[in-house]
Amino acid sequence: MKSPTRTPTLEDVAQVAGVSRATVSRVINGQASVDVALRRKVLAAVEKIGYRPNNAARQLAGRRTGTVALVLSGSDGSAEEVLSDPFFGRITGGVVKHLRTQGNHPTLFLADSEATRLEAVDHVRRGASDGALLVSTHADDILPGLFVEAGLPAVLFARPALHAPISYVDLAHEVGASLAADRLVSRGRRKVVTIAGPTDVPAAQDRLTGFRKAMARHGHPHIPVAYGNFTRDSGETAMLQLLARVPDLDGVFAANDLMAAGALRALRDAGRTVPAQVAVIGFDDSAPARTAVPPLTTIAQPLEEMAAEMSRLLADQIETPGQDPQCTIFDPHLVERDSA
Amino acid sequence: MKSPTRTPTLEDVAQVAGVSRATVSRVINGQASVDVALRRKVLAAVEKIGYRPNNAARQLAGRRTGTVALVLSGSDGSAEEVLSDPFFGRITGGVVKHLRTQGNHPTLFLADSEATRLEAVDHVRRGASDGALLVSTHADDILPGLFVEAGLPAVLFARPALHAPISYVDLAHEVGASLAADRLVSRGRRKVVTIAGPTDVPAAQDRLTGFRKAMARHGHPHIPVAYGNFTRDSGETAMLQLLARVPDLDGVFAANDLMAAGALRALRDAGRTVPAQVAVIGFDDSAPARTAVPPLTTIAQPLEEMAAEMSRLLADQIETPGQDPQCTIFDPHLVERDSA
DNA sequence: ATGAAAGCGCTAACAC
DNA sequence: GTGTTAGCGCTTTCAT
Repeated sequence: MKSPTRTPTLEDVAQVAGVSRATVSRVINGQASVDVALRRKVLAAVEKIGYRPNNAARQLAGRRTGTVALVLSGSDGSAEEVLSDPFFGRITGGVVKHLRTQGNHPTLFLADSEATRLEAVDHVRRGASDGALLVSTHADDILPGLFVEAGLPAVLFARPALHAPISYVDLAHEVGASLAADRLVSRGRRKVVTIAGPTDVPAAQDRLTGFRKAMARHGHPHIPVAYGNFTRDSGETAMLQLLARVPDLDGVFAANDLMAAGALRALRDAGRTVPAQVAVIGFDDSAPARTAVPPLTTIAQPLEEMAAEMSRLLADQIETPGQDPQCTIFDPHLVERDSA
Repeated sequence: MKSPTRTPTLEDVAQVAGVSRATVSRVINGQASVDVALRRKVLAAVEKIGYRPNNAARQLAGRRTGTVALVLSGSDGSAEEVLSDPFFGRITGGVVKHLRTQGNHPTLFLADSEATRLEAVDHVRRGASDGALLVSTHADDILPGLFVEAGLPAVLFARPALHAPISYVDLAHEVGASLAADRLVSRGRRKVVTIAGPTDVPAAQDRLTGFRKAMARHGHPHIPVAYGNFTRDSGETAMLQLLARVPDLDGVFAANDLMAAGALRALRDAGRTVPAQVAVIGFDDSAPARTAVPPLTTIAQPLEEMAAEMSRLLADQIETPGQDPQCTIFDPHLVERDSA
């Protein structure tokens, strides 16, 4: 039986329950001051006619949308890869899970071009979402600036390259890198090199700096470095360069797992065994780290918790606009596997 | 300078441009019948005061939300893993990319419990989204039924286990399995076995059936089978069983890449070389297939295209409600790598 | 071609 | 404690 009847409104419920719209509204919104008898009548009426509050009407009358823009942008601008990347996956999962405890949900944006970035901002401007969660792995992102300018609630994953008065969560990258250094040294490595990420990415910078500092503390002031761009191939290339420059190297710290995996490949092709001859440590504890041969020892970020914190900071900001930016820094930990 | 002024409305634009709200509305919505001079005035005013149409108001006045619920549910109910799975990632990417060509965006739902499933339905019921895209890998999903019952626009990825009058896109799984069979046979394999997925998942059924049929055509009416649940570990276990039952096996078709990867591990531990002694073929062309050692020959689904088609079918349904369900079946293709 | 006005469904003052 | 009422910002007849 297909009933072409208009979907029921507050008014309908009021009619059926024999009360006013206001009363129904109060019941729906769980306000205290409603007589128990009436409340039950209303609830019964709601049940009976299958009433659901209309979202648009609610918003228009001054409530939240219950929606948050989740804006993802990878370094390479390729949309499909972003979402297949467990890094974004874990963050997204964490966001969804935390938001829904508040009855909210993320609307997904892939910011892979100027146009799509503007779309995301526009979406929030129109009030289609209450605010935005910005997760980007490239340096030159204009998004934070746009949101700040527009005075729209937004929280970043990772400190922005261009300083801006905006809330964010981040990892203590230097601490992570020093964990790697300590491990390498404690494994008896003396000829250690590193594969760094792009110099314009703050996280890459911090990891390199942290690693150098820690190695210096261990008595190794000079660490040969080659740069990659966080891809497997770039890691392989970097490893090749390093091998040429430092033939007798015995330890490698790569700024992410993908590059570490690339290094593994180069090492294997060069006939070096891991970890016997060369110890390798990655960063991120991503899926490739687990499936690498041998499995990678790596530095893990608590991505889900960080995602939850982002959501929390954003909710805060939506709740109380005009606050000062806040940031939360999380500690990484070492995941011991076979490669080092 | 932070200006605490109320965000501009249609009315404001009208005032500035010296026309009526109606005219502004017409310009905003690109209606033909507006004098060029006025149109320009309006546009100028819009530009000047930075006007953006309010979403809620628009919806309330009878338009679409511009949002679609994307409901993901993995077989195991674990939220984080779902989003780290490239399978869902590619689909999500495809959905985002296609939707945005229409100015729409997906709102993400993880349907990992009864409650979260109902939330997703509710979301659409309240008109917070215009319809839903349902992507589930488990068999007993009640979601399709809920949407059908509620008369809400929805499109499925994959044919539902429980038949329901609902649109979906799917793969010609049997064709895919026969591709695998042909390959194995053409590689000279005579003692072929298969690792199947859960019997209650239609896709798993079809892959098994298709494989058996194809092998029968090649003169092998009986194919030993072990069942897994699409995880790596279950694939390893299944392979072990098969190895015990058919010690001289020389070819394996696994119903997905993860199980194939598990099989690879079991094979290696058993001292068998791949592909020399045993050829292995997976299904899905997922990331693990590429990184497996050796890289897996596998059957690929055009996930992004399928995702786009889902979006298209849904848009259709939203546009013209009350249509008959439609479905589109896509053809898989063989991806040749080293394992077979 | 343009304007006036009637809602869309809900919330929140404000009265009773 | 409950009802009345005035919007929220927009689209859309309906006149003009």
